[in-house]
Amino acid sequence: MRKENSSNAINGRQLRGDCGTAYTLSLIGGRWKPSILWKLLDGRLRYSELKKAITGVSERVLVLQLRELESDGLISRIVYPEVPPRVEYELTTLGYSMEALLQHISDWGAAHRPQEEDPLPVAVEN
Amino acid sequence: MRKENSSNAINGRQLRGDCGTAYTLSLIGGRWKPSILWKLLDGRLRYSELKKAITGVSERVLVLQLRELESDGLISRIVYPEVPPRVEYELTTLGYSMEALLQHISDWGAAHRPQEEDPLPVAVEN
DNA sequence: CAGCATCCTTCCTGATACTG
DNA sequence: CAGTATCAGGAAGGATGCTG
Repeated sequence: MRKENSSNAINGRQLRGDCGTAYTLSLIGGRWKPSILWKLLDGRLRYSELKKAITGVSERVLVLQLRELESDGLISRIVYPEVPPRVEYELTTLGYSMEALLQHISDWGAAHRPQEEDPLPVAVEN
Repeated sequence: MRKENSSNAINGRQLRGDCGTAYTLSLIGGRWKPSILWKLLDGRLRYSELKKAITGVSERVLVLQLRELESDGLISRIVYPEVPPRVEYELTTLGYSMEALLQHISDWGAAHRPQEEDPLPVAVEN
């Protein structure tokens, strides 16, 4: 039972309506969503492949985030009527339209995050 | 009392270490952070101005998010030793380096979010 | 295989009152 | 003015067992 008129929800909706930034972040804001999108950029994957590729995510959460991505129109869910069941996930056109944005976000992070220590084992003489 | 080795925290740290995407999102992921950064792009603002400019945020949360932005190096906090007190917040170089990224995120959202005429499902949850 | 259902924990956010 | 303290609620994420 969700409280649809909690201040929290109201604030959320308002922000999302306000600017595109909040809307975009609400789509990729889930903890695992970037990872999922990232994997799917290389092509469609089935559920078990995703689960294996994204280490640490529980089934419940993975399914939840997939469902959200689906209802937000970023991915599509393809069910094969077979036994045993087989489901594949694929980016939609909208999903692929995020590629440049994801790349941008990733690049910024890679460029600006504090690197604790260069993990490069190669001796860089300078 | 924080659980530093909960699965939750471990996953968070791991993701942040993994790719730049998660790191970037952890910086701007707070609900109000994009708004704060957005306002500060126009120049430094003092606390009360921010509070007024960002409607709906409570003092506690505003301060928390400001502190996080500060410790992440995106903004700097300038205290004037006066009576009455006076504090201003300003983007750092790192903060300003996000401008293009924020614009990109905002643009994507503005371009792709469902329009009013297409009434989006109003959180059907029963 | 691809998931649901259930229960639980943690984290995030907020309201309100008070202070240097 | 610019916060802090306290109390609270809800949302997100997680562990585990079970099913078509």
